[in-house]
Amino acid sequence: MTRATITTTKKSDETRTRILEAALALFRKRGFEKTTMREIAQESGVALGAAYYYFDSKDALVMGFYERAQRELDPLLEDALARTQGLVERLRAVIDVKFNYFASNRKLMGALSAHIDPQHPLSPFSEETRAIRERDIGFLSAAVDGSKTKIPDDLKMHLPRVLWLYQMGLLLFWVYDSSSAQTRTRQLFQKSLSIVVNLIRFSSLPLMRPVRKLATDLFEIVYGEEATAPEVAR
Amino acid sequence: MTRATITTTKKSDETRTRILEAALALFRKRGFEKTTMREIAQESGVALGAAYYYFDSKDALVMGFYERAQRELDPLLEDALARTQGLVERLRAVIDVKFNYFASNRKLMGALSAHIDPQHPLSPFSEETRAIRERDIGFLSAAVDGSKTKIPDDLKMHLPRVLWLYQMGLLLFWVYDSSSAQTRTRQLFQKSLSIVVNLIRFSSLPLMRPVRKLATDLFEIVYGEEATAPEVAR
DNA sequence: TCGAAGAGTTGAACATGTTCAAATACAGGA
DNA sequence: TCCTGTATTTGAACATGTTCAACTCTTCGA
Repeated sequence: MTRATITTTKKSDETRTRILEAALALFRKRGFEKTTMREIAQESGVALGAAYYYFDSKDALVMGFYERAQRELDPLLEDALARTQGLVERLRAVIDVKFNYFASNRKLMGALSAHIDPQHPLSPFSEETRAIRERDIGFLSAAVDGSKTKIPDDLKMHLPRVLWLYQMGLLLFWVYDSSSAQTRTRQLFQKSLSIVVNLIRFSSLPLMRPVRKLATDLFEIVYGEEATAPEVAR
Repeated sequence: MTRATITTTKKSDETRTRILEAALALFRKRGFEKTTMREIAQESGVALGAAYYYFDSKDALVMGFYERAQRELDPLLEDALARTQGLVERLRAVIDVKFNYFASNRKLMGALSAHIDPQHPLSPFSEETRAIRERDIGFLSAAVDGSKTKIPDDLKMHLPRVLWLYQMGLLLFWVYDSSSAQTRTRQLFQKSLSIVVNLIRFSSLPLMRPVRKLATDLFEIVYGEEATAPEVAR
């Protein structure tokens, strides 16, 4: 945890932002790996050590980006939910907000979201990103709840997490989508979303209870006791 | 490409193996990140430079591990297919071979398979790992073909890749499974496999053609023109 | 047997992420 | 205004992946 998080004076806040800004600009221009901390420091007009005073590591700069994104995304997501009704539209709206927000940083995202190891701080599954993840899952939860579509209790419990995974898959595909203007992702989103929603509707039929049992058993195994199991440290 | 790949004298081969061996031992003992190239060199009794003569980079050592694994796995997989009949058993056998083979290196795998970026050489989706991947997909293809289960043509084309993805998901889950003796993975494997196979059987019914169309459309988008689209270089 | 070409080996040098002790700026109380 | 403690800033120092020019050893043709 950086000091700046605790005491937040005007000037130091400015410097912090300046560093983050410079870092992101450089990341976008020449990629994460290729950018050096010395460049970042120079570009933002501080000494190397100062960069480390504000950000514990190069990775921490990325966390800074994530956190800011979450902050800025928040009202946009609220709005998306406020202006939509049906399940499909709500899900589409929520996910679209993200595509749009990250559009200018798509390439950058590639360098960042490259980690899948839950131990790695920047992983979407890590302890460090938990807060962001949970908040995000909350929006998907709200998307479901706010719609007219009735979801059986056994499904309801897991649905938000599953949808979050779905969304992450889409974003991941998008980040590495080399088709022009990411048309492939667009198509995939379009088609898969309608399948997903139909699947939800279909499996919600009372008759489908046994099928739901199969699925929820899996979810139970995969998500097990979230928030328990402190994960081996190293 | 290392010289050693071209001219392969007896002695140099030995040295190469010694270095790889030392590296893997150290990786297992203290993890990939924590292990330094200097340690590896020292442990294998060569100078730092020599390690780089045989392996282009620290990552290349991991590639060496992958390649060896593929070589050693090959006959085991052949055998697994030779001794099984039904689709379920064949798939289980093939995947089990991998669990067993990698069991002693499970922790290590975590440090390695942590990349998802197709640009990263060590990613399971990278150009560099393509040969290994294709071979692997081949075994899944054989697992399907050799069984009695009839698969409609539209599905058949994509099934191996989808199964490969399924298998990768399982392995990934396993690598990071912190439940004792990886019981969770075991359960997940058990239950999911039967669901997967039932899904295949069910969707193969002539009546299900429209449903298959939905799925294959997705596959088409995701796998697009494999082997085409040379992916932007950097 | 000799010598040259190439294989194999060496450790210094470099780039870059990170740490840290020391220097400086600044706020608030005496 | 001056002093003190805290916040901020600095650049040298360090660890580690990687490169490289120079050196040694092996092989093989004459």
